Amino acid sequence: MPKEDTLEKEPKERILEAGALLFATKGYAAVGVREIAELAGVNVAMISYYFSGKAGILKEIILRYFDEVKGIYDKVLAQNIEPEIALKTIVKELVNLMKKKTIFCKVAITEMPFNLPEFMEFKAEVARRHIDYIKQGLQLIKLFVDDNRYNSIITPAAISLIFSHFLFGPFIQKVWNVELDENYYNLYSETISTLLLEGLTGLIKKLNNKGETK
Amino acid sequence: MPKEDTLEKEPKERILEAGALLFATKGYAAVGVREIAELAGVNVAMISYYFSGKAGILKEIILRYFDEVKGIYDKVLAQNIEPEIALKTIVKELVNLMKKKTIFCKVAITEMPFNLPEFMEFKAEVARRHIDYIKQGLQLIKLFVDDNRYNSIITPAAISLIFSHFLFGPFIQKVWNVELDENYYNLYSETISTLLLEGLTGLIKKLNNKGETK
DNA sequence: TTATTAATCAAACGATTGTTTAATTTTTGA
DNA sequence: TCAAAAATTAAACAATCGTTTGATTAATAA
Repeated sequence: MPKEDTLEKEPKERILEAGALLFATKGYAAVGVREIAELAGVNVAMISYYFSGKAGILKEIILRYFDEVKGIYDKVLAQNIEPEIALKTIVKELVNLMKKKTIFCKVAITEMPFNLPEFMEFKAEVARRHIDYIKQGLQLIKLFVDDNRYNSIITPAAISLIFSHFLFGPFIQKVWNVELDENYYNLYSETISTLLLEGLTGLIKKLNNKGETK
Repeated sequence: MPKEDTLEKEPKERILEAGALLFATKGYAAVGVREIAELAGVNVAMISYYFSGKAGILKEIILRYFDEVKGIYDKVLAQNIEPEIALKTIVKELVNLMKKKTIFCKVAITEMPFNLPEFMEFKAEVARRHIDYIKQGLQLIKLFVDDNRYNSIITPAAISLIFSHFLFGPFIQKVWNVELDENYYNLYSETISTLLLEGLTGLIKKLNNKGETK
């Protein structure tokens, strides 16, 4: 019987999913390897066997997430479409990604135990990559402000804006009691796109006016 | 000799500050009580003595932060000033608060170990309070969209936007190499205000147009 | 079929977790 | 000055931490 026929996924994948779920809800440091193993239905030793330790699970999650993000940027920016539509498309694709793999994305974005020395350079590399995508994107869609200080403000602002719904997590449901169906996420990506687009164009207009009157 | 004369602060306050610093850099779950005690220069038992446990430190931090935020909202909204200026003022005051008490704010905003049962209701209460302020604020400054679904998108978006700089933490310095002086934070609150204001007015305008043409 | 490799397991490793205890010192107020 | 209260301490608590070991089972290939 080939493994593809079994309903259950491979142990390695089950560990990864269990880890993601637990990291997302309790935070990386608060989760024990035994808890992960139990949820994944495997022996504790399997974690070290497949991921060479607890930290390996998180690394894998982050790497996979950034691969997906890179795919989105590459795809949209290769089309060379109108700035506004490109931005909207990127936001929509990112939201789709998060909707489809909420837990993985949440962990990859929020869980970064930078205190662990081994994670320091790993995180720096991965963060720079992500930010480079954003920079490329904003440049291509002509919403790029060529100023290091502004970029250090705008880029985190844009990321936070796009991911705000997922940063708040289960709160959203609990506080506003909205139904998180497909319509909702369409409305979400529409609204966030508008906020970001109007905000950025407004900011750039203001900066240009300032430059003229000076 | 009265205690006010001693240069060192009270042990309780030292514990609180050490806890905040460590929570901010390593995350709540990753910090041990012995590490906090050592940094604070007190015995481990003092933590349970003053805060009845590690969680008590975090609770105190969060409570103090929300008191400050409440103070800002109450002060600004009582003035009954122009919507745009009110928004700008609130953003500026919030940024000032974060600049002045960066570590406390970061911990209060990001560290919420909701998995701990004892924190569940505490967090719910505190979150609702914060969101109520924002709602009041947006209503008063006429940038409020009276739709539950939109609110569940806009409110987290606004909060994420305002706090984006601190959500990214030490990254900002490392990636963009900017100097985080007073000028920088002025530029930050100016830029975030503009993004938020232009984004919200743009969104509302779009919503009104949609309503007309329908 | 058999030798080899991969996968899985229970058990134990030492280290560290948050909290409590009981004794001791310091401060306070009468 | 002296008893009561508050503050602080070292030590020990049981529980859990992530990882490793060595044996056992399953899969693979010759």
